[in-house]
Amino acid sequence: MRADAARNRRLLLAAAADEFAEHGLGASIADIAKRAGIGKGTVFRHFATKEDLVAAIVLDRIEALVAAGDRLRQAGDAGAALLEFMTVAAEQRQQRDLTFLHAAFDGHPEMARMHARLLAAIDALVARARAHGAVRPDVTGTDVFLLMCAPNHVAEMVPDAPPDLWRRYLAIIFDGLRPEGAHPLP
Amino acid sequence: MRADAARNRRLLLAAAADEFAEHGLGASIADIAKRAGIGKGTVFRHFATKEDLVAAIVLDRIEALVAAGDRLRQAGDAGAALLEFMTVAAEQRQQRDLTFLHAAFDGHPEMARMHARLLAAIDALVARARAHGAVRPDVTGTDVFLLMCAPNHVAEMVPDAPPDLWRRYLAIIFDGLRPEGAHPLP
DNA sequence: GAGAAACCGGACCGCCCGGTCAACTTCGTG
DNA sequence: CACGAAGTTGACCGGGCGGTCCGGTTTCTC
Repeated sequence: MRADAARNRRLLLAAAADEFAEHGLGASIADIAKRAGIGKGTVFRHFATKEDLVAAIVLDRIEALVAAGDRLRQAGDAGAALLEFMTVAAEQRQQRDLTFLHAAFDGHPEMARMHARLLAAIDALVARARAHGAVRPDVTGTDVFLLMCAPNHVAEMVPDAPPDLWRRYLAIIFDGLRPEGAHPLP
Repeated sequence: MRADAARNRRLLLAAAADEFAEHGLGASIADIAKRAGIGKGTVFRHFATKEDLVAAIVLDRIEALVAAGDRLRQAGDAGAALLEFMTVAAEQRQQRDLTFLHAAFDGHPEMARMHARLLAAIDALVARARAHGAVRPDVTGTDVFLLMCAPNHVAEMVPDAPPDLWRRYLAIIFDGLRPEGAHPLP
């Protein structure tokens, strides 16, 4: 890859992430190109279709989460490690909310593979926390995978929220995961 | 209002709700009109703009929730009443997920008024539950207002989920609201 | 430094969207 | 039953979208 092409690719991915975060999936390629300071045709040279562009962004983000999960697996306190993982995920999402992108094109083959890797990382974290009695025995990795998205989603619904409102709801949800006072699940 | 106009209005609202639930906010007026069995022009006779159509649908749904809240306020067990309210809200959303509509045009004046009424109804429910020690003391009506949307949102992320998966996450979240084993909130 | 290959840009295409309008149909009243 | 008002319709408009394409430019290699 030529040097200018590599530079433009970086600019493009960053601009696209910003634009998607601001305007949702409806952000137009033309606006993304303008923001990156490149022509519209260049966008389609790097990514044949809008879907491919989205996939590239999402893949990067999931990869970062997998890396955090792998790192946290060696932490001392199993319960604290799980909470820390959910915090990292929420912080990533708080910075730029791109969750709707994850859901938009879940047919993409590479994305399915990456999702599986993420789920495996979370499973390991949860299994260890469960073994240490840090979370209730009936909670699964899938539960955490799903619930880790909820605090931001909830906090985003209030218009002029303080930027760390999600911490409040992460705390409530994590309390629901704890073994103390847990009621049986349906 | 003439009889045929009233009939078409009902057909239109039902068709629009279905179409939005299936295709998101991007559902086209033309498709909605076709589904309702009426012409496109007729849609704009009843609602001057797409936004007005959305608002009419959302208003109906919130009103139903407010009614449920008022009814439950006289129930025997305060804690069970709150859980029941959250269950009703989740069931409504499970049938047709239109939450994105609530968020889409929150500038609408009537919608703001209706949101306030809903929040008041929830506040009353939560205050009573708190007084009975059924929920932790630091939980507010706003918390419940925000969290009641989470179980469905979470359950929808898994593609081939059983239709009542949300009950699992409602149970977990409600456990997080209980006073037993609650950790202090940030 | 020169030629080839890779890259860039923006005019262009076909499509679909929300919204308008004027001709036509239906309703309900006296 | 007749007539005006209310309602309906689908062709039509301007605009924005994703994606294409080719003439001109930049970068790399020898």
